[in-house]
Amino acid sequence: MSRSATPAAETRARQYWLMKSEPDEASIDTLAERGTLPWTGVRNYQARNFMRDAMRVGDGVLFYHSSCPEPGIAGLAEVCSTPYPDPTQFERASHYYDAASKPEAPRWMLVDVRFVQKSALISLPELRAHEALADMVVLRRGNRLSITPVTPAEWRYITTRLMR
DNA sequence: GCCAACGTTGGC
DNA sequence: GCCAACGTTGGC
Repeated sequence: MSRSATPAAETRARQYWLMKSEPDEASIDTLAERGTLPWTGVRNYQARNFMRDAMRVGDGVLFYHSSCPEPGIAGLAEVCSTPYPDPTQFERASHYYDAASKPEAPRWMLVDVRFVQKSALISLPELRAHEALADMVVLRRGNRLSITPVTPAEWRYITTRLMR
């Protein structure tokens, strides 16, 4: 490859993620109404690290409804900001308040997410029924991570074959 | 409401 | 550094 064809340092192939949200707090309809949402409330280091260190603007997001009568993928979104401190960690009245986190050294970082489309719900049992998705991180036994990576093959399969 | 699985905390 | 106790997640 010639040097002139080398892309700018910051660019890389688009990556893909699955992000869980409790629809009581923020559903795909909430995102559709507001256009964008700050992904507040993540208080797990691994999930935080994905937002802080790995996500890039433009990455694809499977928007997943969790802790609800019908868990599953409810639509598509896109990462639309670089990481910044989750403001709720400093709000005393917030459920997500973290007294140990100081503004000069914020513990919890988030990104904003932009609405792309709503889809017919792809339920958890349906996801589990597809051999092509057998290795999805979110489907692993005991998985509780609210943000998980999705492979390009999984993304392609879900968005082109399961989404309506 | 139950409970399996996992992360975090804190005593030692 | 170990590990028991505790808290949380999230499907059912």
